[in-house]
Amino acid sequence: MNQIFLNNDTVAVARALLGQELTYSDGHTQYQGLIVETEAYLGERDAASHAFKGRRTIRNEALYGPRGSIYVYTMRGLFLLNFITEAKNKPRGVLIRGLEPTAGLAQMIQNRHGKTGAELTNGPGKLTQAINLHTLAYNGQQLGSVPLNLSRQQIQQPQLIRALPRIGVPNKGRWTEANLRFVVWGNPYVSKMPKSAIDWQNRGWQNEKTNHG
DNA sequence: GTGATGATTGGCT
DNA sequence: GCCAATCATCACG
Repeated sequence: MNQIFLNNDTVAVARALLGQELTYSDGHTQYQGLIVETEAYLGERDAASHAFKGRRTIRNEALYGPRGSIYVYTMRGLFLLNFITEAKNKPRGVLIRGLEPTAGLAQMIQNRHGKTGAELTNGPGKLTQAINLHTLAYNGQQLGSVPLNLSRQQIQQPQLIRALPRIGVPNKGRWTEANLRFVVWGNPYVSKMPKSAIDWQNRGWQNEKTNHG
């Protein structure tokens, strides 16, 4: 299993995932992208979590799986991708909210019906559509035991990680306010990144080496 | 470029 | 029936 998940701390995992490369093959195209935005969901006590107050159903069962396993759920016909971050029966995880594409770009544009640039992958439902991940079959499986995986090493190092409130969590008091969303500051594939803050040169990474166009 | 709104699928009460 | 860890689109200015 990837070393990241040995942190035993959901927030630490959410931060450590930034700059990691996600890889997925749909059997036709190999898709890759750097993770630029994540959200932490802290289990039974977190009013925004699907496991709030210990709720456990067939639908969210994969949230109770072991660290490093996959939790996918649908919402309004979209698929949202999460990784489980702590021990079995501790329903905590990280939602992947933004990707900077590094492979499979042309097919992503097609999957997204001609959308380009940040609109390709700057949202949790958008990125799964871009990489053609539309199945619940990986639920409960370990990353790497299926065609979905993380690169072994950190590919890029963020210059600055900012912690901000999560998106789509209204009327939940301190859980609405909590800074549990983590972003690579300046990266254009982050939801609602102010245009004035976008770093067009390095996209928020240290020592940018490659140019993806 | 920001904010409001309608679309729309499936799970749960 | 209701509501959701969303998205696309359309008014603005």
